Amino acid sequence: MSGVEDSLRILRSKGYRVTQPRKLVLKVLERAEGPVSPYDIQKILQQEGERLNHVTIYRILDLFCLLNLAHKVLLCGGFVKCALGKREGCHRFMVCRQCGALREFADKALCEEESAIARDFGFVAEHHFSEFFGLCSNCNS
Amino acid sequence: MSGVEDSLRILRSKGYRVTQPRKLVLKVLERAEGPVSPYDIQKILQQEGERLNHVTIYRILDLFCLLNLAHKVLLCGGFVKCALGKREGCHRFMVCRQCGALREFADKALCEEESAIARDFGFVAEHHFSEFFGLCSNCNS
DNA sequence: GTCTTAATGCAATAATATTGCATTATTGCC
DNA sequence: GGCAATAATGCAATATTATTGCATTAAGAC
Ligand SMILES: [Mn+2]
Ligand SMILES: [Mn+2]
Ligand SMILES: [Zn+2]
Ligand SMILES: [Zn+2]
Repeated sequence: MSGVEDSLRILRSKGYRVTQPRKLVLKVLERAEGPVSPYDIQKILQQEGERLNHVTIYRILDLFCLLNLAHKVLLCGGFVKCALGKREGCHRFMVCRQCGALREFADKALCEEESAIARDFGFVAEHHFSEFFGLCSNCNS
Repeated sequence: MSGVEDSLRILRSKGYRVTQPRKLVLKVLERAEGPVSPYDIQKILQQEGERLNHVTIYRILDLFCLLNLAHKVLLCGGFVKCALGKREGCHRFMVCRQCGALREFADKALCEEESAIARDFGFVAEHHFSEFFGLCSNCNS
């Protein structure tokens, strides 16, 4: 569940078309160091001589998020390519405040604990979002 | 750490002025059922015959967040009045997808576990954000 | 290649956010 | 209470981000 090819496979398997714009956005997400906004993506592509309408980029990102091929990072509003498989539970992020590095992770135990906390309030948690902000291994040593 | 008065006290104690606009925004946050955006706040006040410039509202919300008198709910972009004290650790939310009800909570154990997870990746987590999305006690029965 | 239609592009518009500077109102002090 | 200092606000202009409807294009099936 990582490379661009996998994502294209998933698109196809769900009946979505594999289009040039979708491939371009996927490539940008793949190579991006950190989260990128729709307009970031447009600029990056422009620098490579490619042109995409921003509306198209919005719609593509919507779809990718729907299919869990990408995620919106709530802390910054940017988008990242999903790096994990489907079986691992909720996908979350650690973001380095120094270098911007972003790491996706998943943790079943954390999901459990969060569901339990919610239950204590009579709340049924269907989705768990969490993001950590701090210093990555490179920046804290 | 709840009423409007407490917030005003904190403002004063940190050397900020207690102004009419700040009181108005606090009142709106206090009464709001769920998260409200800057423009929501402006509209609500308008309906009560009060007028506030949106720039002012943005600046006030920035300040409130800085002082932890309010929080931005990442899932929806709206703002809520902080309902908890300072000692309880990270402040988090459960949002009902049905009625929009929002509940702030804090959980030391969760903080611990999250820090441990981060540590396993060599990451030093300074802030933890999390939000649950699901059904509140009213809506899931 | 042709056909079908999902996907894209475009134009217009809406909504949200930011900046610099003039004006106002809060606070501390007399 | 009045006055001065200045933090806070309002305003205008602008920038950025997001959404909608419809015409056009190109992906996939045959
Ligand atoms: Mn993921
Ligand atoms: Mn709080
Ligand atoms: Zn780093
Ligand atoms: Zn509910």
